Amino acid sequence: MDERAATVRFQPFGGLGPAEIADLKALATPPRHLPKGAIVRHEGDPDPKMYLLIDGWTASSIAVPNGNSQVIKVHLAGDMLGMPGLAMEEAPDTIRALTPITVSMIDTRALWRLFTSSPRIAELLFLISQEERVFLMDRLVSIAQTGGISRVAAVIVRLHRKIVRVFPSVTDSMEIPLTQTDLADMVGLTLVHVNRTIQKLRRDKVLTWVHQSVKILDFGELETLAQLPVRTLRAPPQWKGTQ
Amino acid sequence: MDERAATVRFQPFGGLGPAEIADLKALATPPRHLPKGAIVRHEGDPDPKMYLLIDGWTASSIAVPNGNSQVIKVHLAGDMLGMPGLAMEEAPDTIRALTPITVSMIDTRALWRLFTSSPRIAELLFLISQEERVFLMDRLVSIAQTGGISRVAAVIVRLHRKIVRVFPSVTDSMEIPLTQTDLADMVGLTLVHVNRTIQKLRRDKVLTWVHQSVKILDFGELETLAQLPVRTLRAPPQWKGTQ
DNA sequence: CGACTTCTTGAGGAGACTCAAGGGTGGTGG
DNA sequence: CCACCACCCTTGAGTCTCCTCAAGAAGTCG
Repeated sequence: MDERAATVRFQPFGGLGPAEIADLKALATPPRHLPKGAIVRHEGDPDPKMYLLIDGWTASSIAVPNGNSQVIKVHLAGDMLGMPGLAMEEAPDTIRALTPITVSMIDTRALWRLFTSSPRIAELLFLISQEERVFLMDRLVSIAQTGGISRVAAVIVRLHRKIVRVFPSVTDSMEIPLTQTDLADMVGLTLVHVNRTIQKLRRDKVLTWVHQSVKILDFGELETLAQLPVRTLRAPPQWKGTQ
Repeated sequence: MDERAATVRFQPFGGLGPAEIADLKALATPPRHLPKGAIVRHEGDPDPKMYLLIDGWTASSIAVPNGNSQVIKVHLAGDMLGMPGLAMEEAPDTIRALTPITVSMIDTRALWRLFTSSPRIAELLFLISQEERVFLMDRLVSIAQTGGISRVAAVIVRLHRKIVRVFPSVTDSMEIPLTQTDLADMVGLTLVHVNRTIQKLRRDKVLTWVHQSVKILDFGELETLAQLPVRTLRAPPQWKGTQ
């Protein structure tokens, strides 16, 4: 699991060679295991680090003064956590384990050295960051410009695409370790309203959602509701044909 | 203007040396002048490039199938435009001139070479990208978790901070080349509702807003309404003390 | 001067929120 | 083994924010 998961995040851009993978793994601390509900690092913590999620699910979120909380993103095995915090003195978001997880920390100082020793990894991290920016832009659009049903549908569609990328055997059913409270914090609605929204999706035979098991019944309708734009990733020029 | 503006964007992280600035400018095409309302590049255009905004204001936005439009970000002199698109086959956003502007394009192929020749610039671009991710995260929180007044207040506060960074002489009055329609597209409300929100801010003596000239009357109240988190930027370790 | 864009105001309606309460499930301790 | 607690899901009722439709006023450019 360890080996495969760590490389998944890079595959959209064509993958790394063995040398680069070795370089990257050399920076990572030994994997730690944390239980469900554990806080990897808390919003406001000084000198934030970057992490590699080796197994399990995490969520990163930002607390709002009024008591609310916004989930920024849900992470799966192979994702890099906490990158945005590298530009800040204090961690901007809280990272919480949604399931039991395995993570390793990446030494910041060594990461910077890597920009000199492995420009190819630097390019990759740069590109991943741009991809994440587009992801955030699309979430902004979804939340600012569409109603409750579309927002919830968009979350399901994106999670499904992401899960399929990591676990290709998944088809229409998936386990999602999110409570309705989490979902509400993802889409910017209240728990009560999210509950009613899900029930509408059930009534309309778009999906079933029991406990934490989601089954998509009507893919077409779900994608129509989600209103997500089509995005095609691009590799850096010099890689064209080398992979 | 040209010289100063191009370096502004880098200053939060300590600034570049003359050699790095020369490297970066060598990549840029000769500056082009475009009139107000011009489209620098359109959403969906293939092979998106990066641009350096030398003078004027631009806005990047994403169209929604239902006819709406979401403004992702407003740019000032010294900003880099279109970076997120580098990871995509097609441009994710439309970049439009809010005023007459001066821009130059940055050659993508040369940019990648720079990752090998000038790792320090690569680090800087990487860090700027992380900063932008945090910026987007904070916007997501504002729009998903706060009401109309707070969202509008947050836009004003952020614009003011940004303008002060570029034009330190600005105090409480500033020229903002945004229509109420633009503002509505930034905060995810309708034009009508934004209008009523601004009028409430006027009634409460928080600010005045005539034509495109904004004057902040009550900074404290505006910042309270905006509910923006405090963020402190951080420079990469090896720069500590070198600048 | 006319056409267009921008701002403003009114009235009615829908989506989302708040407050409130009840039921199911799993874990913990007596 | 059962009682209790914590967490999660569900439902009801009333309210308010924000939207839609509509139209008029004011400013701007050719």
